[in-house]
Amino acid sequence: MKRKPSTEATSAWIRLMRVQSRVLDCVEQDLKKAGFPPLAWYDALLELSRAPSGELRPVELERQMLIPQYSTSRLIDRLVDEGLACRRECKIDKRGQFVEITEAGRELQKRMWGAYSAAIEKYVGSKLSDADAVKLSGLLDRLGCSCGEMKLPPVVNVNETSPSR
Amino acid sequence: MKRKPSTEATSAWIRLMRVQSRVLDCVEQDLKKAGFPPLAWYDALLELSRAPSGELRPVELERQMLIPQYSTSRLIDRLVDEGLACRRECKIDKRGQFVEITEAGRELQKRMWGAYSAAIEKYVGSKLSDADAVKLSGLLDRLGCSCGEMKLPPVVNVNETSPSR
DNA sequence: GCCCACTCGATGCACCTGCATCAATCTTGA
DNA sequence: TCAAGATTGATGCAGGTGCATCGAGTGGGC
Repeated sequence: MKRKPSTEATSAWIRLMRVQSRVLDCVEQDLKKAGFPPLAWYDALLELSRAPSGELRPVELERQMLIPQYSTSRLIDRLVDEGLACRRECKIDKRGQFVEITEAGRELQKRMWGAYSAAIEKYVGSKLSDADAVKLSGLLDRLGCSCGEMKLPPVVNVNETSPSR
Repeated sequence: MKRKPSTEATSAWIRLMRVQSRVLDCVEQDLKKAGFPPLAWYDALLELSRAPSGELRPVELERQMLIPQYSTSRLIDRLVDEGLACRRECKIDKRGQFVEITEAGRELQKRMWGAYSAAIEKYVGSKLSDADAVKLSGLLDRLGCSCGEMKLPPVVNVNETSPSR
């Protein structure tokens, strides 16, 4: 136990940290420059828009997005403040509620996807062949799985209009 | 222009985001559980300890760590508050200053490396063969370079005691 | 039916970040 | 030599995040 990491592993670690923060930064900047809210909003709107009848329990959203409970709670606050979603009471479980996406929310999600997808292409797609992208995904998956539990959608499962981080 | 990203690229993007946040989280948690401060402190202490006579201009530190100026400024505040570094005046340029690591700082850096390297091994090293780690580094480098400017140390250049993200 | 343990979601607090801006100082160029 | 502009580092403000905790509500065992 407590073996030291190889130079190769350490180097991969460093790159993983630097590259993702770099790339994420670039994408977020592009979105911001286009006048859009942060990516987290997109992710939430996407999950909601995908849900049957456009509504989810906060708990569900939390599990989909892999973010902590309080974070979900406040994200919903902001979406509601901006009229992108609304809270609806949950008759079956009075502790809970439903969050429903509004028309404005659906519309924003679609508009954001335009800028978002362009950014992905610019910062990822154009740098890597499809084959290399698959290799990269595969290697990353090996890291992700079982550090805690990690549920990633299978590589295939990303439809025309929508990734969610 | 504005080509849409392929499914493969999008999928790689998603994994890059999820996996690094997962892995970073795990590593930070391990450090915290061992009673250590955040990784950013380690990175700063490492840069300082590597510098000739253990001191750097804040501007240098900022460039090494690739973080914004105000962020450096406040990080230094915290290090100084904890007695891990101290500010020294800069005779040649009175606007500036030098930040010098203290003995306590050097010592903490070394102790942190114990926990840090163990975490890297646990969450990265043990999941990937060295060959795969190299492949991963290579693919990541292709993304990193030229999204803005990006200076990554070459794969080899990581010494016995020290990665810096 | 009742109690206890659990789940759901909100919130106060501390801290951290990004942004804009400031004052001090240095450099340049006429 | 001196004014204009650039560079260095700090800071007020707004917002985001983690942590602990809370109150409301649910459900299982007795």
